[in-house]
Amino acid sequence: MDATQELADLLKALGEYNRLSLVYHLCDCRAPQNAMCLCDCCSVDASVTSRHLKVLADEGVVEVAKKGRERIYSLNGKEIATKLRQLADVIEGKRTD
Amino acid sequence: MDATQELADLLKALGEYNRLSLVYHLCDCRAPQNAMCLCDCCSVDASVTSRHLKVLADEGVVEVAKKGRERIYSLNGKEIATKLRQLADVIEGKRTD
DNA sequence: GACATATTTGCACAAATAAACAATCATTAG
DNA sequence: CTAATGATTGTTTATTTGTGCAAATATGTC
Repeated sequence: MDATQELADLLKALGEYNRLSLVYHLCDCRAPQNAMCLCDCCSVDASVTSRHLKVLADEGVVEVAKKGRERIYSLNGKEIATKLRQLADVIEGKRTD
Repeated sequence: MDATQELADLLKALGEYNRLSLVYHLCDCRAPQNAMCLCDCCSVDASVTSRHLKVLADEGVVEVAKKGRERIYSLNGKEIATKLRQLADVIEGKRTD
């Protein structure tokens, strides 16, 4: 897939209130969290949170690990931060790519 | 409005293929462009480009200047880059805010 | 004024999206 | 095995979004 499309998809995944809240929550906790814990930070149904987490996982924003019946989500911080900084550099004219 | 919501809106504005292409195009040109020129980088109707540019303008990604019957769009590079880097820092755990 | 050019707006429509709720699957506890 | 818990999936509904085309607006040129 097109690199522009891939980046657009990542930004779109982050560009929704509840999903961005989930990301922030994972930042605050500074530790992986299970889905139900993350659920608390959004005032939506657990099923909705589950789907939002799936979107984030599909875009590589978070990673999932199975632990018994729980799913532990952790932030893919370094990778996402790098992509955001690359975009920032391009937008600011520091890069040509 | 909520700061999280504002950032989500910005990311959403950038998170669409044609809009991100417009931003890239403005980076490449390294100079303000009128709408018709920008139009060429997207294979969509001029009216569609016009609407996309409006979304970007509403989010402060681009600024508009009237010049005769043309509208000259310029990238708000520094400001957007800063916001992206701040998010990158939060995601990477370098900031608490 | 008449006409051309640049851009936006109104309208219609299909596709995507977010949400709730019920039902289901998976795993652990008793 | 049965019940309870964590999480996902199916379904439906309402809303938003991206798009094209025609019409309208704004400005410049002859």
